Amino acid sequence: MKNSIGERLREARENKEMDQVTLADKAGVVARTLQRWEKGEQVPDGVSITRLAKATGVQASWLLTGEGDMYAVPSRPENMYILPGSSRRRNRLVDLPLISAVPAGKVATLFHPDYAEDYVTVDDIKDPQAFALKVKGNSMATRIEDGDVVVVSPQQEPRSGDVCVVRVNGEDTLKKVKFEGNYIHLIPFNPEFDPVVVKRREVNFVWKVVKLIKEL
Amino acid sequence: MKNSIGERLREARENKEMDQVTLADKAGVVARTLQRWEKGEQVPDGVSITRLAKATGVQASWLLTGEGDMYAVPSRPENMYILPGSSRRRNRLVDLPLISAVPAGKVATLFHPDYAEDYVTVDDIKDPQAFALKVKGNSMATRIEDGDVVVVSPQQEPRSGDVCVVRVNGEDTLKKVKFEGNYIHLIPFNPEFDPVVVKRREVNFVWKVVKLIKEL
DNA sequence: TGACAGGACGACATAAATGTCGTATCATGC
DNA sequence: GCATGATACGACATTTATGTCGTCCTGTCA
Repeated sequence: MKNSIGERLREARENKEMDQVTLADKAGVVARTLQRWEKGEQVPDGVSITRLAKATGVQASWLLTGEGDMYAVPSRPENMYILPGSSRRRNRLVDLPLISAVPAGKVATLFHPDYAEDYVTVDDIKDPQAFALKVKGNSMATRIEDGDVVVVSPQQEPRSGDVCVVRVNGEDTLKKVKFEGNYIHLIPFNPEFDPVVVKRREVNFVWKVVKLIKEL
Repeated sequence: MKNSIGERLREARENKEMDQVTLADKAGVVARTLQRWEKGEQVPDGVSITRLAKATGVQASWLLTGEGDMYAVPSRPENMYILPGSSRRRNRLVDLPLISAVPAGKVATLFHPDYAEDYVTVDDIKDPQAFALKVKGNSMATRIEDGDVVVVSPQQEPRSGDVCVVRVNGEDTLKKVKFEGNYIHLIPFNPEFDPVVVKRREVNFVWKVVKLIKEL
């Protein structure tokens, strides 16, 4: 294998039985320049290389690096296959509004474009009221941390042990819940935070968190 | 398809999530020069193009001409599409193959349909070699647990502090990595597991994990 | 031998790319 | 608000590539 662009360029030209003037002309330069390229005294720019490759019929990448095939392979190899495209499967994809705080009022208002900071697309969410929430605070660290995105599904019935978005007396928190009679235990993952017990009547809503998306 | 070297160069750099200074440095020029290339004000020479292709992981011929594959082996057809309906935003959605174990051999094999157990649709993943992996084991608990899905981006350069999929002597693990000279520290989140130090030469690959999806 | 094509190369002016410095913009985090 | 990082870009000096001459060399062929 030739170890410089110049040597490869010369080989490519001679394989084509082309003289310097002809090739230089096709590359848009004068013969003297081509000589300097072949000698390695100077380096052709990208546009010239593209023209040289086309004029000599060799692959641009080979001309540059010396790696790969000098000439393009005429037919595709057998071991090529087509990847399974979107036609293979069709999950239900949903655009969910991404919000950073649950506003007062009804769930419906969440879908007002004014509240949505962004949109997140996810698979397999059937709840038409589902939305995405950007987490604030670290009470659920290290499992769920500040800045993570959770998908909330208000339609689903929360059970003990589920992670939920809970509004207590107007305050929103993300906690693991445990139902006991008229009381609900709000249990943070982070051991630095203490569990809280609240009365059911103080709770505005408990919405189940079904998915966590964390950018690393 | 991008129609100038500059635009393709910028796309290649952004796919790698590399800043101008870093790439310019790897190409042996200053950032100002790289800017002029990306803007199309000037044309890089052949040697620079070779370095740019190597640093960004794209094929030199694609960088030059825009023809052929952008990345070498795992040529991917159009499994990117725009979600109809939401006119507000136009994120790039990608179908990633979901696998449960990284097979031996090259990255390309990942895209063989036999390996894909399912497909996951995600936003904002630019790396065409990215794939989704179902996590086994609990060494990263409680942050990442058995059964969670992580998105792996082999194109991105792993840095100290990143969570990565690491293959050491044929064994695959998910750990936080720390680079120190010829050694790599593999740090589990779970305090019940102990950190491991391995030599770089024992490591087959280190692939950055960029997203975590957890079903709750 | 002479004529000629293809190539090689030196010298110099011009054109283009690059480096260096300064400044501006924009988004982000504190 | 302020600092910070990434990007953008103008201005100028410096370096490098190119064009345009000219000359020389070496085959080949009539």
